[in-house]
Amino acid sequence: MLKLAKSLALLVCGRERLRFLSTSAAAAAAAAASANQETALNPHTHLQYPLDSVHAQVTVSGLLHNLAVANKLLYVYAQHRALDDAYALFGMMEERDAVSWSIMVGGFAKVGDYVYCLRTFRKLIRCGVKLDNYTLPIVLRACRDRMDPVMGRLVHGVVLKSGLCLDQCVLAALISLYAKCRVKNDARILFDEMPNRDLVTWTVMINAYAESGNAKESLALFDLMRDEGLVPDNVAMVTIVHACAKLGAMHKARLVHDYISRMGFKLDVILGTAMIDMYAKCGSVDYAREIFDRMWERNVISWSAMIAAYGYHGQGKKALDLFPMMLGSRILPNRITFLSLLYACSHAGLVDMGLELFNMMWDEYSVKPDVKHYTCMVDLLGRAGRLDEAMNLIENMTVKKDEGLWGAMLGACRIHKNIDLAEKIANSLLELQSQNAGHYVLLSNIYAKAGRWEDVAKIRDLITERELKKVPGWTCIEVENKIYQFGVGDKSHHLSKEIYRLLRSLRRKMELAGYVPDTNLVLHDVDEEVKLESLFMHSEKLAIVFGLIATTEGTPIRITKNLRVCGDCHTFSKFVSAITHRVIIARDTNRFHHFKEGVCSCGDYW
DNA sequence: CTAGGGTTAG
Repeated sequence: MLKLAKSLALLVCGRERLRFLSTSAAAAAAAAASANQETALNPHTHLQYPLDSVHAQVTVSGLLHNLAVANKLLYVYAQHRALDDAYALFGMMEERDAVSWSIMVGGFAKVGDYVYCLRTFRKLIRCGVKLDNYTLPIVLRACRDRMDPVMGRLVHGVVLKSGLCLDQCVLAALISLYAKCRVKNDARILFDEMPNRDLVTWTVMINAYAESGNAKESLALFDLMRDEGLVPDNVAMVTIVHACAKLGAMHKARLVHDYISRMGFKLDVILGTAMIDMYAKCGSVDYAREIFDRMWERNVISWSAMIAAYGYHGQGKKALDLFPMMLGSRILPNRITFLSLLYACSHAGLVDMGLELFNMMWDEYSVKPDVKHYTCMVDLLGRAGRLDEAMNLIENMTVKKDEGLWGAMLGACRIHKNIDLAEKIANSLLELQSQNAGHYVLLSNIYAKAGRWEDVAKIRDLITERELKKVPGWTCIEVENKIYQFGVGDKSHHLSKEIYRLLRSLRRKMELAGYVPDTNLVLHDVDEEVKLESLFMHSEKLAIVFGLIATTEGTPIRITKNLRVCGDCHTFSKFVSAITHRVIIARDTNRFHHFKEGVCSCGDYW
């Protein structure tokens, strides 16, 4: 290496030698950089000896006058995140072309310095450099990662005015930007107008649908893409696997897995991790674990995904067992790993283990707990009835408190019927201008129980004043490869009559067995009779009963998604599984419940 | 010489 650098300096800048030099200088620089990766990969250290020496030699021999050499060196600095050095070099260059600018813009984007990335782009325009299809994708991506559709649109406008003929890369970047920033229509219009869409463009669009909650459409688009003769690659498969995870449809998951095996896709870290997540979210931790065991390379994300999977399936012990194994394979935990571990503790009721981990994360792994970690702890302590400790934690924390944190505390108060504390908490929530109508309903019920009718009225006024609407709950269920969605009081299903008939008879049986309905979360401004009726129209109950009707004995009833789960439905599920001997696998927003013969594997822990 | 799509948590 040193030899090469020395020989560079010895060479005189003969015109005929320049071409040779530009490539060998580049090669030398690249070799130097890779020889010194430890330093090079740290964005905040300057590149030390080898690369600097190349730079010095190149400067001495006057080679920086050659644009191609300078650009190449610039690129090597940028690639290795040595932006200070790159910037210095950029400033020293006598001549800069579109490539030089592009490298700088890309360099800033690479280290995540979007402010400088965009600033450099603006300067580029002001300097009259002609826009090209290389710089634009970088800038658009920066806008996307900053979730800045306004800037993105601005850039889009500039591009249109420049009259540049956009290629696949720019269009894909634009679509990705609009899709991620929830301007989905614009994304779709661009997509539809594209003359020949390649794999990347399709992948972006498929991902856009999955991300915006329309996983069904995303899978349909995948089939359409294959109809057009495009062959998916690993990245495309990851998005499809991700879509299946979002959908929670086990049947689809199996099909996709089958396709992956048949086509011989390599189970790389990302695809493997996505598959772990997919199986876990489709209700089978065991399949998830199978994938996990088969992967030959695992990163923090893979481990965290597996830990989280055990966590929301209520198998806290198995989740915790993975932690030492992970450390054993020399993978360091991050904040999400700890979040998953704490969730696992919370879902399984492992209070002391949770406390231990919580203390450990900062002391031993320098991972600073944020609100989410605190929320987990509050949930964990709160459910266990240790309200004082939970409150203590809240009062002594230094990070900013948010709605979710108070919500967890309020939930704990509700479980343990601590009305005084609940009122205090609820007021903190109201001060935060909470948009969650559930909190208001809860507070109103607390007042109603205490007979404080004036306060009940006040809360109701507040709900109208702040224009809060209770988001209607809905539930998805998978039956024979199809996903059905039910809303509250849904009567649109063709088996509706039967569903309601069976529901009525189940309710009678439950009441005979001594069931007392839990109307706690229904607003107290309607009379008792109406409240009961509305309770028996909850989407979860409709979905489960539909599952009973539409599937055969032996197949599990799969609730793939459930928004705004209520405790009474939990009781209902247990009852149904007890008298029908059917397994109900239910997924609410962040946990699974396997009801078997009336027992719930997540414990009766909520 | 420089460019677009992918995994955990919320």
